Amino acid sequence: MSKGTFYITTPIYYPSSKLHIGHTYTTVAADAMARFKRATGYDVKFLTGTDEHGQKLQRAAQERGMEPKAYIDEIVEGIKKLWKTMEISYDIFIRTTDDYHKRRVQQIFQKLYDKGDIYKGEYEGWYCTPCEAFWTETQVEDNKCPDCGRPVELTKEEAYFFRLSKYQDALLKHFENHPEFLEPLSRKNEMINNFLKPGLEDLCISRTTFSWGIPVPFDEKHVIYVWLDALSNYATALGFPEEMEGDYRKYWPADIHLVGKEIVRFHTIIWPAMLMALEAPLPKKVFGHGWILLEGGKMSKSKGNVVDPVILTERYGVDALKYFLLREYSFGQDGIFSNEVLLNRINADLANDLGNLVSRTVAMIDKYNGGIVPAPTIAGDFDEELKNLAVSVSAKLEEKMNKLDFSNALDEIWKLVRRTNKYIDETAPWILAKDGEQKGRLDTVLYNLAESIRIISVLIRPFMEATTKKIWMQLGMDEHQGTTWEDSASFGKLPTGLKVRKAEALFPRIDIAKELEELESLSKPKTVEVKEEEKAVEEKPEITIDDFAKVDLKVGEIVECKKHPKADKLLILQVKIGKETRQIVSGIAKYFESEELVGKKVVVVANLKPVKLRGEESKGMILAAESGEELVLLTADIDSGAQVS
RNA sequence: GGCGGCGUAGCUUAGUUGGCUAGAGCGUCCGGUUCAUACCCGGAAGGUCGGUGGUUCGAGUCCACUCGCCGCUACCA
Repeated sequence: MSKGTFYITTPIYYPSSKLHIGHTYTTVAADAMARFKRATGYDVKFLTGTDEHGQKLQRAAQERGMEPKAYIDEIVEGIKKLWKTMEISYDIFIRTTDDYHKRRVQQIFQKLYDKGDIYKGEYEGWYCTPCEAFWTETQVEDNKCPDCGRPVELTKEEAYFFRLSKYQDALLKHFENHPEFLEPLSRKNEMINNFLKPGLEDLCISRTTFSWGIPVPFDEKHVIYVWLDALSNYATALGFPEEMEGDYRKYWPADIHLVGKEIVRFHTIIWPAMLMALEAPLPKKVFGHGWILLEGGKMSKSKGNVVDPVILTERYGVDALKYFLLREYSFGQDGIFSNEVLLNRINADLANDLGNLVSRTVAMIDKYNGGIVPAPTIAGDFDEELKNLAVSVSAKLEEKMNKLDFSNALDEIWKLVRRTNKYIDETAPWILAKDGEQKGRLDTVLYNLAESIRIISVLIRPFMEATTKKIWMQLGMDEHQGTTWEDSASFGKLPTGLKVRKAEALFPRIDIAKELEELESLSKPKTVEVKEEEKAVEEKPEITIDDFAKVDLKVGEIVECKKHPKADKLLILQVKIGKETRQIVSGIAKYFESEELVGKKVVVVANLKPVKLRGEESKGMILAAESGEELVLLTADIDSGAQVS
C-alpha cells in the first residue's frame, strides 16, 4: 500500500533568540512537503528540533543566573508552541540535549576515533590564543593570525580533529555523480570551486574553552563541538548508531534535508564526509532555499518592520500565511517581504478567488436548490473543459512538488480555481434558474461547481488543512466522501443530496490601506525589543580603568588615502598624529570613497601592535561605529595628536 | 582579487536541448455580469528579452566582449 518511505528534515534551530519568519518559512515548506508525501501514499518521517549546546547559550544562561538547560527549556517550549500555532506536523522533535542524542553522539565520536578518522591535536596547527582559534598553514601569513593579526604559535593545546581532508576526493566524485544531491544547481559550483578544489582542511571538532556540550567520551575535558553534535541529529533521531534495526533502517538515508542557503556548505561537505567516515549512506538531496528579505535589505530595526509570524497568523490565519510564503516566493531564490505584498496576495488569491468561489457556489445551491447538492443530469457546453482540467491538476501538482517548486504547484491549483470561476460566468446559473425548463441543466452546473470545489479542497490540503476542513463543512461532506488524493483525479466523487451550510467567509477581504496603517503602528514597539535583545547578546565582560588605560587613543588627521591594491575591503590611510605620520590599513572601503576621507580627524588606537594586512603594514586602527548597513567614523574636531581618554 | 549566479512588460516572474506571433499573475484602462467576500468574467495598452558584436536560414535561448546587481571566498586590529 505504501509507496515507500520519505524522510524529510529541517535544520535544528539555535534557541538563542526569537525565531523569525525565516525559520517559519523553512519549517512550513518542510511541513507542506511532508503532508503532501503522506497524502500521496508515502510512509513519512518529518524531523525538526533544536541545537542547544555551545558557548553562546551557556553565557546567555549565566547572565540570567540560570542553569543552561532550564534556560533553554523555556525557549524550546516557545518554539514548540510556535510550531503548534503553525500546525506543523513533525513526527520527531529532537533536542541535542536529549539523552539518546548525547549518548549516540558519543558513540559516533568513539567510532570515528577507533577508526582513526578522529585524532587528537598533536597536529602541527597554528593557534591564536586570544581568538581561541586554530589556523592552517595556508591561512597563517608571517606567523600572524589571519583573524587578529597577532602572532600565532604551534600549540600543544589539545583538540580533536576530524579527517575531513581524507574525504575530499570522494566528495568531489559524489557531486559529479549525483547532480541531484544539491539544489539549486547554482550552489554546486560554489561548493566545488570554493571548498573542494582548493582542498579541505581537517576540522577541529572539540573545545575546552566552554563546558556546555557533550563530553568527549574518553576525555571529559573536551566537549564535542557543533559540527558533530548538531549535524548528526538527522541520524541519531532515527537511532543511529545505537539502534540500527528500527527507524534508521527504515528511513535512512534522508530524502531531503531542507536548509537555508547559508548552511548549505555544512550539509553538503562536512555532514556527508562524516557519513562517509561512518560508512553510512549519504542523504539523497540537500535543498538550500533562498531568504526572505525585507525591503532595502536584511531585517533592519531602523526600517521598523520586523516580521513576527505570530502576529500575522493572529490577524490573517495560519493558512493565509502558509499559502503566502509558499506561493509568493520561488523556493530556491531570495524574495522580498512587505506587508503590502502579503495583503495583496491574500486578497487576490484567497479572498477573491478561492473564498469567493466557495461562497458564491454554496449561496447558489442554497438559493436555487434548497441547499441540497443536486444530481447532475443534463450535460452542456463547458462541462468537459472544466472536468478535464479538474482531474488533471493532481498529476501536475505532483510533478512540481517533487521539484520542491511550491509556488508553481499552488499555481496549478489556482488555474482550476480560476477556471471554475469562469465556468460560473459561462453557464450563468442565475439565468438558468429563471427558466423552469432548464432545471436539469442548472442542477448539473451546480453539481459541477461543488465537485470542482471538492477536488480543490483535496489538492490544497497539504498546504492548508484548516481551510480544507472548512470547505468540507460548507459542502456538507465528511472526510470519507472523496477526500483521498486519488479522489482528486476523478470527477464525480462528491455524493449528491448533501446539505450545504453557509458559513463565514473563508478568507475575509482585507482593507489594505487601513490594514497597512495598523501593521505599521504594531511594528514599532517590536523594534525596541529586538534592539535590546541584540544588545544583551553583544555585551562584553567588565574591565577596570587600568585595562582601559592600556589603550592609547589619539586624534589623527587623514592626510592621504588610497585603495588597497590586493583587497576589496581595505583602504590604506596615511594618518598624521601630532608630528608623526603613519600608515593604517582599515576595512572600510565598502563605506567610503578614498577622497572623502582626506582631511578628516579621526580617533586612532595608537599603540596597537603593527601588523601586515595583505602585504601592507598597518600601525594602529581607526575607530568607527557600525549599525546594520551604516558605518560612521569617530571624528574629533581638535588638533591632531590630541589624547583621547 | 578568485569562483559562481542573475539582468525578460510599472512590479513579481515563465520560457527544458535555438523555430515565439515572447507567456502568466498583480497593477492600469475599457467592457460584461449580478450568484458571490464592491467579487467574478472578457478585452486592451505596455517588452529594441541590460548593451555591443559574432555563429546560424533563424537567438531571450549558443559564443566573445561590455555594463549593472547579487552570492560564496580572501582581506576588514
